[in-house]
Parts: sequence; structure tokens; C-alpha cells
Amino acid sequence: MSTIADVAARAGVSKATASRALSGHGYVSEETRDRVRSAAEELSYVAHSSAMSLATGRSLSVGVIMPSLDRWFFAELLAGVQEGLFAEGYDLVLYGIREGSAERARLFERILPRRRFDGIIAVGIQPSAHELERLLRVESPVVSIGAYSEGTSAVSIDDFAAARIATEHLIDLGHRDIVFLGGQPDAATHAVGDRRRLDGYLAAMAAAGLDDRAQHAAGAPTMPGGYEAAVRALGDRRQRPSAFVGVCDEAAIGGVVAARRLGIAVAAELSVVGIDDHQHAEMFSLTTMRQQPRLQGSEAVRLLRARMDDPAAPPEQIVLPSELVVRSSTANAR
Amino acid sequence: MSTIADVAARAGVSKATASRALSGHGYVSEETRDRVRSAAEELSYVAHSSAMSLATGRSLSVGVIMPSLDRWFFAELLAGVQEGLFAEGYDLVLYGIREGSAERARLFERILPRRRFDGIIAVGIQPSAHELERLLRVESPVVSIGAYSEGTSAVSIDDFAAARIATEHLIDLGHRDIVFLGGQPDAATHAVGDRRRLDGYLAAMAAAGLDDRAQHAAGAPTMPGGYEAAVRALGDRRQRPSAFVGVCDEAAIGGVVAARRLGIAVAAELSVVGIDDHQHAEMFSLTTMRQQPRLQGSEAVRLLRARMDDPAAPPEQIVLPSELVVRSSTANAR
DNA sequence: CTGAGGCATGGAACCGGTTCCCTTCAAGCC
DNA sequence: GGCTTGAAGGGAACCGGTTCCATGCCTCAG
Repeated sequence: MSTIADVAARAGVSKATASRALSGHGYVSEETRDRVRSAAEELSYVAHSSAMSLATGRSLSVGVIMPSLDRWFFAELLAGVQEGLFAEGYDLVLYGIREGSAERARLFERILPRRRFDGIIAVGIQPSAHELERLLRVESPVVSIGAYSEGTSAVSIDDFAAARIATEHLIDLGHRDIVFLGGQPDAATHAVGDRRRLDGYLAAMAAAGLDDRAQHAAGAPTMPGGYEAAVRALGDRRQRPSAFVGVCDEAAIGGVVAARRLGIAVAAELSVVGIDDHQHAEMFSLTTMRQQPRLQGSEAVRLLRARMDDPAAPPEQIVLPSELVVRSSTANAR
Repeated sequence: MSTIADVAARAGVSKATASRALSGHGYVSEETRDRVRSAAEELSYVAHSSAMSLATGRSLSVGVIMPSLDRWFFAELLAGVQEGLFAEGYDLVLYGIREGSAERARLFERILPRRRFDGIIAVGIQPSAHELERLLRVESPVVSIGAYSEGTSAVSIDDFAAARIATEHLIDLGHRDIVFLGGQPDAATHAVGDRRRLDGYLAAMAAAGLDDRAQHAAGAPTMPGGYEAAVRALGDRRQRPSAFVGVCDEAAIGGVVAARRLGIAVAAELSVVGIDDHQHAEMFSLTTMRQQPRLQGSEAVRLLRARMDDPAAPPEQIVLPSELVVRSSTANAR
């Protein structure tokens, strides 16, 4: 692999001039620039990123911290972030860190300070005070997604409102016995957004005077999790709910599958609404609150770029809209 | 952020000694080592990765190229790779590149040569001759997953055998009209593994003298793709198949959902077998050929480490086993 | 007593870029 | 004609580490 010294020698100029010619900073004559460029072309020269990073102080890379990779929301988000960063010429360095794991400490203590990232995108992670302090030492701008952090820029939807609107949709259809499906009651592992969605559901129930009928069938925010929670909720024939609000579409779809299995007609006997507009939602005719994780990812990149270009700029929090998409999994209560 | 010069000054030694004390290479007295270590501790010193990389020639990072992030197999794989790399102290730099996109050229021309990766993991990508040449210039070892590349180390399952065994399972149950569900007929976008699975299905059909009954309901290798293909295949009431082999579990589950929708009893009237053992397979009681993408990911890391430690070592191809998991989506033909 | 060899350390070169600063030269202006 | 100004480009410092080499000391064998 050739270095800039090779290019300079071949073009008959100094390293300094070669660097200026290729980067476009400083004065270089038209003719010299062309000579350097073709020399670089001939040697198929590509600048060494570490050397560049060391000299300029910018690494052209962004660290991305994710609590999980195998759920739809996070995978879509990651895809959006990746596309955005790649388009801007930044590399994405991925850390998949389960909440509260030992690796998490190592990440904050050693890994993040070692690479000087130009920026950090943290997804669904509520950094502890100590971790936040470590992040600030690194001095790279942070954008969090779905975590409502105060000090940093942030992207999210209004989880509270989304769940409230979904629940109101069911209430408007005449439903009274509405169960919230999925989500862990344990606060430590409960994703922040899930907690807010549960609160939104509770608020809607309370506003309709249905406080005492509110019920949470806990479970993992996944299809099997929703399935199991639904089986439990539907098990009692005497007091069967007439509608589900899923903590996410995966849980809601689990509920749909469970209902079908138990011979309960979705819509006619049981309305189900989710939150996400998952790629499978349409297939299951699921009514849901649409959010667009890919868009959230690319918005996060946009916010990050803004802060990288001007570190003095104040952090910006944006809340993306989510809208009710009515399909045929919801119908009037009987 | 402090540098090694700060640490050296605080410990009262030279940069050289400080470096040796911290890295453990070369002679340093016990007492000096301790002094340097506590100086580093007090300054919360962390070595600058670019400087280290420039000096040593090793970047402690691995490039990972993936064709998609939103499918279960790839997400699981990525999780396995990520865990493996993190445990070994390597960073994962992610590139999500759609087959044949413009970004792909940029990746091979500029991005990969710029960063000097210590290794590259390419998933489901068949590099062109020109791309392979670029990869070799970079001189970092490559491990491919699921792509059967000759020059490089590789990890995969035997896709051909997996589909053959799945199909034989159905034939043994007395099925004759077996449709292969999902997978794109277009060779350019058809993932290599999907093609091999189709071939395995065809071979099993041929071996049982069922060549003329073999039928491929094409579609995306996803749940909606399988759903649509199944609806088409089940549409003709006169010639309804008695069994599906899904190109993957997602397609197979799409088939199960389609059958339920159409009022066709899975197992009793229609057997369905998939390939993957997807996280949702159990929920749908799907009989399937189990493969473990996480394991494939960590094995890929192991192979990569082997080649990084000894570049002269010959590339190693390993084929991981896949086994038939019989659940209740398959039954004797009527 | 001398020389060899292991240990401990410091100085300086080096990795491959970028950028500051200085020199040169030509054009423009008073 | 002398001075200012700006373009063009070279030398060298610098980013923050690692490592080669030289030096001094101590021990031990001959």
C-alpha cells in the first residue's frame, strides 16, 4: 500500500503540497493538483485512516450502542443509522450491550475513551450518572434515541401519547375490558419507552373512568412474549377481555396468533391494536400506531452531524409523529 | 484527555518506559511498573486508538459486511459476531450493503482500503473478481459466512443437505405434491444459500421420482413473501399441494399463516417444514431444520482470529451441522 | 580483574498523515 | 522603483503512541 510520500515523489512535489492537492485546503496550482491526482490514481493511493485521524483529531467514525439487535425496532433503527452515516462518509462502530451486563462497564470505561469517536448514538439506554460523566470526558456529542435524556440531543416518538391514542381508539369502539399486553414490570430491564406506553394506556383508561378495569398482562415485548401473556389473559372464560393494546406490534401479533389458536375471532370477538407498524403488521391486518424507526435513525444522524459541525449548538430534542393506522384487527365491541 | 507523556511525567520516567510498563513488552522493574500504572490510573489514561494503530499497524477492528440487517438470520449472526469480537477486544465496524448497489463499489474502492482492518467478515456476499482483487490488496484476512468462497476461510451450514433432509421428511410422511415456498428466481438477487436450498429440494424430489411434481412458488424469503406465495400455491383448489418446504422459517411461517387464514388445517391438511429454527418457530409449532446463526457468527470470529494470529495458515472452511426438529406442523399425508 | 550478558532505562526514530511558518516570485499600486 | 499583497510550494513540527538502539549497572563466569 502506498503512502502520501510515494504520491508526492511520483508527482515531483513535497508531502505538504501533495496533501494540500488531495484535500483541497490551501493554495495549489491547477496543474500541480492534476499531477498529484493522477499520481495518486496510478498508485491507487488511499489515505490511512489512523494517520489521518491522529493528525486531524477527527476519526470519521461514530459509536453506536444498542441494547439488542434481534428485535425489529432496533434492527430497523440500525439500518437507518447505518445508511445515514455511510452516506455522510462516517463509519459505524457497533456495540451491542445488554442492559446491566459486565461488558457495559468495560464499554464506558475503556472502549469509548480509547477510540476518539466523532459522535455517539445511544439507543434505548439510560446512562447512569457515572456513565454520563465518562461520556462527557470523551467530549464527543451524543444523540440518544428513545431515552429522553436531558443533556443530549434526542430522537423519539411520544410513547405515552401513542399508547393513549391506541387505547382511546378501542374505548371509542365501545371496549371496556382492555388489557395491556407485554412489557416487563421489572423497572430495571423495562425499556424506558415501554414504561411510558403503559402509562399512556393507564392514563387513557383513567380518563374514561375505567381505572379499575385496567390490567397489565406482563411479558417480554416479543411475539412469544405476547402470545403467552395473551393465553393467560384469555384463559379465564368468565372474565375475558374484549381488546388488547400491545406494548409493541410483536406482542400484539403474539396476541392475534394466540386468539386464533384459541378459536377466538379477531375483530369480531377480540380487538387488537399494536404500536410500531411492524413489517408483519399488514399481514396480520393489525391496527397499529405507526412509527418509523428507520426515519428515527436517519434523524439521529442528522442531529449528530449538526452537533459535530457546531459543538456549541444547544442539544435538540425532536419527537417524531406517530399515527393511527386502522386495519381490520379492531371493531366495535359487542 | 491525558497522553502517555503525561503519565510518564507523573511517574518520573520516559515515554518509552511508560509504554513498556503498560503494554508489558520489554524489561521494566516491578517498582517502576507499579508507579506507572498508578499514574495512569490517577489520570484515567486510555491509549489513543489511532496512535496505537498507526504505531503498531494493527487497528483492533474488524469490518463486517452484511447484505441486510432486518432479517432474523442476519441479525442473529451479527449478534454472534459482535459478542465474539467484543470479547476478544476488537471493534466491529458495520457496513450494510445491498447487493449490487452503488455504495458497494465505494465500499470496496475506498472504505475498506482506508481503514486498515485487522480482518473482514463478509456475510452472504459473493465478491466479484475485481472486488476480490481489491480485498487482497488490503491484505487483511477474510472470513465469509454462507457464501462458499474458495480463497478465504468460510463458515456455513450445508444448505443443500438441509433442504434435502427437510424434503425427505415430507416424502417419508407420504407427501407427493410438495411445493418449495419462497426465494427469488432471479439469480442476481438470489442469496447463494437460497439457491442451494432450492437445489436440495429438487434433488430430493428427483431421488423420489417426483421430478415432474416439483414446484417453486417464488417470493421474498420473508413472512409476507411466504404468505403471498402460499396464497398463490393454495389458490387452485383442484391441485392443492399437501406440503410446503419453506426456503426459510419466515417464509414457512408465512405459509402457515396463509393456510390458517384460508381455513386449511396445518398438519392435518397441509404439512409445512422450514429451515432455520427461527425464534418464532416454536410458537407456530413449526417443524424445521435447525441452524444456529449466533454460533456461525462466533465461529467466524474464531476462524478470523486464527488467520490474524498466523496469516500463513491455510484458510479453513467449516460446515456447521443442522438438524431436523420435528414439531407439529408436519403429519402423514392423507 | 576482565569481559559477557541480562536487566532497566532514556533518547530518538518512526508510523502516515496535516498544518504552521517561511521563502520565493510575480503582479499591482503609489 | 520600492513596497505590499497573494499565490505557490517546501521544510519541519506535530498528532500519540511503539520500538530500535545505546548506555549504564550489576552479576557471574573465566
